[in-house]
Amino acid sequence: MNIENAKSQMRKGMLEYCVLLLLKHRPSYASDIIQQLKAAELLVVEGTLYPLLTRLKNDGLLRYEWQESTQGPPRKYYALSEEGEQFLEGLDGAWTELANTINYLKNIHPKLLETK
Amino acid sequence: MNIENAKSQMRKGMLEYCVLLLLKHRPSYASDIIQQLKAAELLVVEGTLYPLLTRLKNDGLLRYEWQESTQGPPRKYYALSEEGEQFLEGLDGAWTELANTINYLKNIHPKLLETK
DNA sequence: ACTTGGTACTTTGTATTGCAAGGTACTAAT
DNA sequence: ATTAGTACCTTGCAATACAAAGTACCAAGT
Repeated sequence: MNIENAKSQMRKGMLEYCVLLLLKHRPSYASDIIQQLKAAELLVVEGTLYPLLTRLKNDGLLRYEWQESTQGPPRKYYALSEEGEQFLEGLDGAWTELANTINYLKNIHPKLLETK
Repeated sequence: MNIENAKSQMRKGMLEYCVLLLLKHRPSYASDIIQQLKAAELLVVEGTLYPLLTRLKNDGLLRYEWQESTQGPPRKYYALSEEGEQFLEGLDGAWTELANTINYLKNIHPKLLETK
């Protein structure tokens, strides 16, 4: 068991949330998203992101349009659909709940910890 | 796509962290853990928890001992091992990082949101 | 024209893990 | 003996992160 695997597991599900947050901010294409997430210290690879984007699109949460690039092949710019915005609000709620739960669990035993 | 599935995905990996947090607080047996997590608004079922506990034990992060119960069959009380405590510290770091990332992503576009 | 390098999108196979459902076993009360 | 309550365990399935390999477009150099 290593900590890297645990981190990877933690990212599961969060990635979807993070990508939607980014796209709410600004429509982007895959490689761009990867760069932005890296800037936020969240490492994602292509093999993870492309299937995720396709899934979100098939679920009606995203739409995309091709745009020419001045250098290189055209890019698929993804953006949130109406439904995607609503879904994101649901995820905001889920995130808040989860964060509250963890903070609660972290703080039920402060005295025991301070002795360390 | 429904929000329940998304929530479930968010819990992935977090569960491991939550269980270790609980066990650091106090050694517990499975049904007890489920009750405590329910109190923290995190719903977990047996089919999820038992394999998780077994895995953590096999990885050397937990140990357990049987204890008689005044009512019903004996209980398997799990507690953190030395290694488990170290691992938990690693998870604390991972959680903090992840929470920072999400908060960062949530706050890169406050102006756009306020117009809603 | 052809090759090379850069960028971008896609697919396949594998491992992990949450969960529903069903099963086993011990205890105590009827 | 039977039933109810508690506790532990296993099997099969679905979702998904990731590594790795593949496809395609474009521009610059030869």
